[in-house]
Amino acid sequence: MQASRELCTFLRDSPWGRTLAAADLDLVLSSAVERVYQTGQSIVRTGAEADYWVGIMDGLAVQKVLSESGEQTALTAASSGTWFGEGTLMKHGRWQYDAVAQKETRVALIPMQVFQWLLDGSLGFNQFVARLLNARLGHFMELLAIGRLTRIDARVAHTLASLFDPYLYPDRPDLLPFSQSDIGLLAGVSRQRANAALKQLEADGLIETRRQGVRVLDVEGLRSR
DNA sequence: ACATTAAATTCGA
DNA sequence: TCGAATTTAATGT
Repeated sequence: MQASRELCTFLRDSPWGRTLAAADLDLVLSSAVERVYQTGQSIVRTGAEADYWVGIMDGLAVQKVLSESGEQTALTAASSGTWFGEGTLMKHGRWQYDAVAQKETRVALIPMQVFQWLLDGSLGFNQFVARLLNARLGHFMELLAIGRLTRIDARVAHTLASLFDPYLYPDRPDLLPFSQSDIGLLAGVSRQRANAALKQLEADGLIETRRQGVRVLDVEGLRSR
């Protein structure tokens, strides 16, 4: 099946796509699949074999883990331009989390064999993946540090700032489309407490809250909380 | 936990 | 197809 025009453009203009040799790019374009998920649908499921590398074309997905008692917590989010799954693919493993669409989300899927082929043969692709892994490592180290902050406002502030990492979220929208309960999930605090923290951060001029969204005005201000 | 308000959906013209 | 009415979801306290 031939990829749609939009999908081709997305792949060709992606930071790694533009480094590829013509033959490799052709392989990517002819093997990539585009898929649309509705709100609440899972793009990947815990325990399933990972056989695709996933890029968000449009929309938003949150990566969640479920505890045995059925409680869930969100690890991180992926918005348009974000690629994920490389770690699991390189291990030939199973997904360790669910990636759930938070709104209608369009994704590009690169088959594992093609991912592997690029990893084996393309320097540019390797450089992209190395940087991505490094950015993610930094991201999770930051999350670990955030988890140890006792002040709830600071936790929420850092969580919001982490969603603004330019490498992990290339096309970060200025309005993060998260409800207050989503932010609670991501920051590991209750919805009520997230509400109070957001009000405080807004009063300090660091963010602007909307229904269903938060606009970040001062990332550095959030980080220095 | 409850009251309020905004958004989404249904229904009647 | 428009807008009022009703339901549902997010927010504020």
